[in-house]
Amino acid sequence: MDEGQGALTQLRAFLAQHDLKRDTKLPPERELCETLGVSRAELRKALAVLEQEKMVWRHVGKGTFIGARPQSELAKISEVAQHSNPAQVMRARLLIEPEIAAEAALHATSGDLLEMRVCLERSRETKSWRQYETWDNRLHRTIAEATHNTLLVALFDHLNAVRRAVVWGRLREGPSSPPANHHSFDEHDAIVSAIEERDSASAQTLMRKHLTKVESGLLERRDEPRTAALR
Amino acid sequence: MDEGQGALTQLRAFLAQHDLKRDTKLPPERELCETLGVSRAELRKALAVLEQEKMVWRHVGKGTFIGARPQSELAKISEVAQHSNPAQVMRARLLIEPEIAAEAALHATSGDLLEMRVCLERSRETKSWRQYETWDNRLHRTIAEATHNTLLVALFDHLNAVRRAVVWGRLREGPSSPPANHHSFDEHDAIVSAIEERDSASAQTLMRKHLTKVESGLLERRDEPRTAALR
DNA sequence: TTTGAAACCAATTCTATATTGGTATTATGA
DNA sequence: TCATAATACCAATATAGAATTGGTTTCAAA
Repeated sequence: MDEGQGALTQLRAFLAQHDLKRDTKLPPERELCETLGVSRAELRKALAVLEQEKMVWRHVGKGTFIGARPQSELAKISEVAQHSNPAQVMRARLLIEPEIAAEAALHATSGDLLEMRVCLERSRETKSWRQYETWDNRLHRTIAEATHNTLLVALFDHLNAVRRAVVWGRLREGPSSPPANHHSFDEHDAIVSAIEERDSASAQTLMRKHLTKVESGLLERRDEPRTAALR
Repeated sequence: MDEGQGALTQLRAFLAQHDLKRDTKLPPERELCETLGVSRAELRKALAVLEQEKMVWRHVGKGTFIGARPQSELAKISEVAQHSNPAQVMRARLLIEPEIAAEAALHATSGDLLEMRVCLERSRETKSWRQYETWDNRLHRTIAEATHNTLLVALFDHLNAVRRAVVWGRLREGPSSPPANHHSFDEHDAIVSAIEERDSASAQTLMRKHLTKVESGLLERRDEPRTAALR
């Protein structure tokens, strides 16, 4: 009879026989076409149909598997960055980091506090924006680590990686260093103090205010050329 | 003189001589200790100091590198999952998802709302926990998409991937389906309604309550064998 | 012209070996 | 006797090469 559809029906029967558990790897094409007694070209046509129906998925070097193709791997940083803008990144920080600060206040150890204090000192001593941002970064990450929640740290790193990708090449310029009365200094101090006092609510609020101020600083600088920095 | 510090000073000199570009791989310990004419134990003590100072970082099988350990290399899901437990994952959800819900209330389009309603309907019609969780997942992701912030969606996906990795193999069993009066149904309805009414604060609060209830459900099931599920 | 068999391609996996930081054990020397 | 160096061993990683596998081309036969 219908020779053209023969391979397809045989293949469907084959799949019905074997347990159709998802992610099951079925035999390589070269075997399967012999088993079913059809040519490889014909088998591949049938497989193409099943793939269209999302009954199976294939990949070179891996094989053919039952079920829908596993959802795309974790979107890559650069890809996310390309579909984001500084405002969105800032918004995400504003939602996430205050929560992290609040959680840090609940779980920070004396060791965490010590490291935060070191970051505060170092950031005040820096002689360039470049150095300042290094210590600022480390402070924020130490706060994340102070949650003692691996997942939260991972999410913070993800957020941070995207942020850096978005503002890539927008670093502050010139040999100038942060002025001694830079608003971030006192704000950082206040945040760390709140964490030290286990004042979760204050840590959250202070972090939110800090980021808001950073954001407004960004907007003010919008007109100045090549001076934007997200912090 | 101070033999104990000899290796350390020599090592610092070695680093000073060679270009101190970040991520430069320096010779393996077995070579380096011969070059510097010190024992490997002594060299390792010196390297430990430098690592403490975050001047270098080391890893078995890779080598020793100059600079701070790259926290990037976006920690792999499985790795994060291995260092997390269900309680930590739940905690992270409790901090992040309510914020996302609040943001969704500010930016959701009618299209987003429509898709949420579809998820609500489908989840009520499911005939197995497996199916229910599929639609529940989709609802939560739709809420994340409704923020129209690519970064937030990426963070949500990250969180979700880790969650699934942690509860791997803990899926609910049996052919039983969610009871019609399952608390999540009404809670989901309320959340979507709040988003629809652009009530950001309510969306946030309702999501927090929802997740809290899910968490308590988890704890209740703790004693029952093989029935834990994070939702 | 179509069909099927074979060859070829590129992505992936598999296998075995070599490196490398970390650790335990043994030998050496003061 | 004890600290230190030398050695051996371990587990994680890297590396190289062969084998596997889906995708594509070639070519001969019907």
